[in-house]
Formats: sequence, structure tokens, C-alpha cells
Amino acid sequence: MVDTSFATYFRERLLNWAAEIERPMPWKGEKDPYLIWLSEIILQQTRVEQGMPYFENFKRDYPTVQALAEAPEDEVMKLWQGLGYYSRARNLHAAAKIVSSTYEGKFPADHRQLLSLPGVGPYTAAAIASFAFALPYAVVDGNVFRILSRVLGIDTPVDTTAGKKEFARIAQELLDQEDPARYNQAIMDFGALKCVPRNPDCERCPLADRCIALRDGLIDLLPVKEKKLVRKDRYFQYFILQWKDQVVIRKRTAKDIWRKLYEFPLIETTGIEFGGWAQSDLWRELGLKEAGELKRTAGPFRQQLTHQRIVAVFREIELAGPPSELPEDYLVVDRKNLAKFAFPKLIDCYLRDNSLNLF
DNA sequence: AAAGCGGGGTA
DNA sequence: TACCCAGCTTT
Repeated sequence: MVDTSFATYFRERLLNWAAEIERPMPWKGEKDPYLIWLSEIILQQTRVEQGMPYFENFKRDYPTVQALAEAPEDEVMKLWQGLGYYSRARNLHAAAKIVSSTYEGKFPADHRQLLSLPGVGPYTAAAIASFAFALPYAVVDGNVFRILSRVLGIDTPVDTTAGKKEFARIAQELLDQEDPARYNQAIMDFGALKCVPRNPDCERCPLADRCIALRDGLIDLLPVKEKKLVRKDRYFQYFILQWKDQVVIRKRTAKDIWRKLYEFPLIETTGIEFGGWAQSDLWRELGLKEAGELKRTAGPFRQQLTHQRIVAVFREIELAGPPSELPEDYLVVDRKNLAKFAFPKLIDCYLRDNSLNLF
């Protein structure tokens, strides 16, 4: 249980601080639940500056949830291109369809129903409930974990079930019931501007006089995370199979990175041994008797993802004519239409480098 | 409970 | 390089 007098102190200092600062954002003070939801999905694990242009683009192309629901999935993926965590785009589209049909285009003013939408978890449900409907649900995001663990000196790992539960309970107790939206906005602004991950501004912190971590010299040790990142290396060889102005691409459908984005035919190897590709099964699957004539190899390109390091080369190959077999998910497109498809950053970089003069 | 999922900013 | 960001879903 959080001490009542501490809760009062915390709220008051936080709200007073927030009243003094400015942090303009396109969705701040927004009342349309659709736009609030849209901004929250975009901002999941994404810094505000990075998400801002995407919010504007989605708002422009899909002014209403119905417009988004009616859009083709590939179009939504294309607009999301470059933002990462593409399941967000897929869930965004799916949720738009649900709201459009089941809820007649209106987001439910109910925390539990919000939580049931695909892509809406505890944080996002609380954000929509408070910002759109003034309901008393405290947001718990990375900022909140950091602030509460420091001020209260809690070393329970935040990336465990017990940690999530404990911090959620405390956050809910601290919430200002009078104006949940203002409070939620304030605590996230505070985490983003004042109680930042490294070198926080403790000298001018309104909570410094009661901050346990500051008193005990634990600022750099909190919050505690238990799991450490494991990173794996992957080696991709992409084949740009061309004849005239036609090129083969395919949609990624497996449960893997970049699902529902497009790429070129791919051979993945377990190591840097990039030879032997001419004998790959890929050519047989495409109904090609031989690998074709290699015109150029570009790369290696590297991309660092959170959990994977990708090393990729791009081999440009001239075919005499179209492949006789195109497996499911493969398609032939005109070179000038490539820009209509959503590609991972890695491939987008390659395409830009070559400014579409593939040969 | 643990793993998987992007891309970019910062120290 | 390592960590973090207005986290969620699947296994």
C-alpha cells in the first residue's frame, strides 16, 4: 500500500511540474478516440519524434476508423513501412475492422472491451480509457516503471509478472481520480523529460526530497531488468531476378521478422558462406533449369535489429524469360511499381542505393 | 514464464 | 556497444 500522504505529495508535485512545461504533440488534447487509439498504437516502443510523421500520414489517409477498415492491407503495411514492429500495423487494421463493424465505428468507452481489441494491451487500454473517456485507469509504460522504481526505491524486476503486477497496483493507487488524463499525460512527460533513463535531472527534480533512489545512490541501478538480450546472427542472400523490366518479389508470410512485408527471393544460410547458391533448391522451385547469369553482387548490407543482426548480399541476375513456376506468395512486378510494396528497411536501403537502376 | 517482434536515438 | 523507447502476442 502506498502511504496516502505520499500519494498526495506525488500527485501534487507531478501535476505542478507538468503545468510548467511544454511538450506539444499532434494528439495532445485530442478527443477523438480513433485518433487517440491510432497515436497510442504508433507510439508503442517508439519514441514520439519517430512516430509523429506516421501519425500525420495515417490521419491524412484514413481520417476515420471506417476509412482505415476499408483500406487494403498492403496499403496499410506500405504506410507503416519503416516504423518497425509490423504486427502493430496488422493488428491496427484488424481492430479497425472490428470497431467499424461490431461497434458501429465508435470505440467502446469500456476498459475491458478496449483490452479485447487486437494490439491493445494494458497500457493502450488505459491510455484510451483515460484520454478519450476520462476513465480512471493508470498507464504503466517504460516511463512509469522508471519513475516509480526510483522514487519508491523498488528493485522488483519490471520485466516479470510479479513486477508488472506490483507496479500496476502502485500506479493505480497514485492515479489522480479527478483528472486521470491529465495525470497520465503528466507522468509520461515527466519520464520523458525529467526522470530519463540516463543522467536524469535530479538537481532540479520536484520529487528529489522524497526520492529513495536519489537518497541511496540507486538512480543508475533502477529500474531492475532481469532478462538480458540475446542476439542472433542471420545471413541472407537476396536474388533480384530480372528480365526486361520485370522482377520477382515475394511476400513474407512465416512467423518471423517482417511478416507481410515484401522481399526478393531469398536463400538463408547459417553462416557467412555465401557460395554455392547456384545449386540451391530455389531455382527448381521457380521452375528454372539453372541459376541464370549473375550480373552484379551488392553488399554485404548489415542491419541491426533488437534481437537479430542481419547480413545480406543482393545478387542481380538476368533471366532469359519469366520463371515457369511461381510458388504461392511470389509475384512478378514491373520495376517501376516496386515502390508500391512495403519492404523492410534493409531492402529499401538497397533499392535506394541503386535508385532502381538494378543493372 | 519466456520468447519474438524493428528501427532509431543516445551515452 | 548497450540500453531504451507512450508494449503486445504467442508459445
